Amino acid sequence: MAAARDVQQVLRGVGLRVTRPRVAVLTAVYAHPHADTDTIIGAVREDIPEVSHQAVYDSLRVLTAAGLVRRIQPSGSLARYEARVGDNHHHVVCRSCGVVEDVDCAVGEAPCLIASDDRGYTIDEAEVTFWGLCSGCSPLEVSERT
Amino acid sequence: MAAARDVQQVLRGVGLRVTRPRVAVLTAVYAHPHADTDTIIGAVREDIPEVSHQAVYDSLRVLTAAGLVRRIQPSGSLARYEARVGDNHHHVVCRSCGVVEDVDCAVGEAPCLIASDDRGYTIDEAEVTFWGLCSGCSPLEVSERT
DNA sequence: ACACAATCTTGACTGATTCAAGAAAGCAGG
DNA sequence: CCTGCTTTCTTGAATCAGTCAAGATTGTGT
Repeated sequence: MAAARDVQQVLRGVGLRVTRPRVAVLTAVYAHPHADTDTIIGAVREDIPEVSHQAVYDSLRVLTAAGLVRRIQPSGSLARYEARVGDNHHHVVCRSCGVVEDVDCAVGEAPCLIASDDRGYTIDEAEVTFWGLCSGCSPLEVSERT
Repeated sequence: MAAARDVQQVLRGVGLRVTRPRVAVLTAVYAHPHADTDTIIGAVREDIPEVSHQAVYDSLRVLTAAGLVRRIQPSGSLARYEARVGDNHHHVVCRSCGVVEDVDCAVGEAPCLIASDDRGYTIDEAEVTFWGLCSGCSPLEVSERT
């Protein structure tokens, strides 16, 4: 947790100014993978109680643009952020409780970046989301909600 | 385009009442794959000028629940709907113009339903989105926006 | 054709995210 | 270390897709 220094290095490394909100936001994203914006705002406010939500939104946008965090937004959910970038992993989302977890690429390393027919697109990312029920929400037997 | 009859059959087939809005909405989704809700409302109003947006939202929800249409929502975009369901195809989204197109599953038939480690989840769907630039937006050379 | 239940209309509301203007803070040069 | 310019943050309002609710209308089985 002596990461404050590291976080500053990381920010400078991508050419961003080091500000208290940015450090706190990036730290919060590291500490709370898959957290939605509200959770991140809450976490940041434990460090800097009077940050504006605007500063958090702005920091998240900047960090996303810089490639330090990734924004994921499963259908019907709020935007969530994670700091694990560049390793092409994917997500499982529980339809019931909304929890998001990481899963490694099913196919291996890069193959899932390739569509069978790219239709002339220059593809730079493949985003895979598995939908289902987590072990906690999954009933022992498949039953409708009665 | 003599599909009005067929659409009615389809609706009845899944146990839904046949209403003008539903027929129009389903027809619109067939006619405009990947259209957002506003576009669908517009298309429906060519048939029934005075439909409420509420009826369209409601129809879309019901049709989605019945499995007749699929809702897709790429990060940062509005909800879009398509009528091609059950064949496990995926999408390419252009980061520049936002266009969505279908691509067949890169891996084959069902394999992409399987994560390398399912973490105890009961997975029922795998959603794959390829991000990139379409041929129209793709510059001949990779250049930053100056 | 009737009656019940589902569906649609109207209109207000929510809540995440964005916009805008001015104040404050970070960074580079002296 | 201090100055000045630029970026970033604060405050407060606005936007906009989507939802909620109450009452009117329509679809379906009998």
